[in-house]
Amino acid sequence: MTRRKSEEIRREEILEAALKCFSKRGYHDTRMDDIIKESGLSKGAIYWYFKGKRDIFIFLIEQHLEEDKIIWERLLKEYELGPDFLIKAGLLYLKKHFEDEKLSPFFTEFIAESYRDKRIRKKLNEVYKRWIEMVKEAFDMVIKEGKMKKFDTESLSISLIALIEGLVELKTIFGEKLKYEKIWRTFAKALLEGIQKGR
Amino acid sequence: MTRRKSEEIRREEILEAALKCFSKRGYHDTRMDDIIKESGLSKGAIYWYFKGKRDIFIFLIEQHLEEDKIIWERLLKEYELGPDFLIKAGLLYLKKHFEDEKLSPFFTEFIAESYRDKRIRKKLNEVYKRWIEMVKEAFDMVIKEGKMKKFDTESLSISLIALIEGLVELKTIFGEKLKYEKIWRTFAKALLEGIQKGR
DNA sequence: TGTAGTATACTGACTGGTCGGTTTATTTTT
DNA sequence: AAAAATAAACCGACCAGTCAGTATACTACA
Repeated sequence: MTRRKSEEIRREEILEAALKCFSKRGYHDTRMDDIIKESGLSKGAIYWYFKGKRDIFIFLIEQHLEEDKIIWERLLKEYELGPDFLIKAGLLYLKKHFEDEKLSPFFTEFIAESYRDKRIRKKLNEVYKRWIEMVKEAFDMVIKEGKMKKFDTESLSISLIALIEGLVELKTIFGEKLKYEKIWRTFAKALLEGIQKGR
Repeated sequence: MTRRKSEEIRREEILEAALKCFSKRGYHDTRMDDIIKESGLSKGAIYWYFKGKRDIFIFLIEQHLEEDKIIWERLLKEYELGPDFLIKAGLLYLKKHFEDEKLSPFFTEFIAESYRDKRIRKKLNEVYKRWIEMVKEAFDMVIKEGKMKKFDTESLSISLIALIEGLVELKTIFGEKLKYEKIWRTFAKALLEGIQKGR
């Protein structure tokens, strides 16, 4: 039998084991027995801490979204708003998604899952809304400072978020071959300068 | 017993019924009995035409990718390459994905599924590679004509494809509220002109 | 052009493995 | 001793897939 540990630590252990399994085999193909084996605990222990499989999944999603939220908030605090912000913020966020081998496959799956689950959909809705607002505020401020042309900043923000999510999705398909850093830098430069000649 | 029909028609009937079910409940939550009920056929009939549930799923994906391929090819033929192409091609592709109630929820799911299935991953890989190449060729031509500044056109192409895919994904979350047309037009304008002032 | 023979299309009751969750027993902590 | 935590045998609903048989269409031959 495994040594007793604090509730906090046990829950974390179980979540970690579950995440490992979900990212390897996907939510539906992961068996409770897999999580049990991976965690080194027993069925009783798992069901003591969580209601069931879906409950674990939801917890993981919430954890993940919380982490993302923290990243975005840190980004807005740490970096000076302005052209650089666009490049740096995007890079940092992408870096996290590209270099975390466990999260990125899991991420696409839970977007798919979200379509069916009211609770997840609502959560995602809130979080993305907030991100879009944050990026929009950044754009608005740069416009106010007279450093940027006037655009519908909401549309621009949605585009940027969509682009980032799209790259994460493409990573599912292309894997490591996708050089997100180069892509993002090129794109940001093009957006800042415009691609058309002689206007 | 249902009247006999040609093999072609029967397969199409089954695929259509399955698509309806998958888009409503998702791949994993769809039961063979759902497809049977929806198609009005019997279990035996379904298994006469397809090896099983996964086989049906794969067929639907291939059908879908084939349709997308045709759209892209038509776009490249019909529209004059140049600034307009960017706007029009993107819009048309987005329109298809946003207005097809059956495909768009299904789409995110099969990206998630693709991560696990070698056959699907390979297929997706080919198709996206081709799209990126097509858009890249378009950019290269515009640069050659002297209408566009020099950029790493591959990175730009990937960005555009990613943005489109990202918008489709965001649709899963925001639904009809997401005004893709406005977003895309704003973005395209920004990319063409650049967002920075006075450089 | 009727009929016997054969291939094809289809039916639906049944099966058997799977797997999320429950129960009961046991151990550890307070 | 009571409560909390863990172990693991067990349950049973569920569901993809099977199969023995039936109906329909096609073919060959008289």
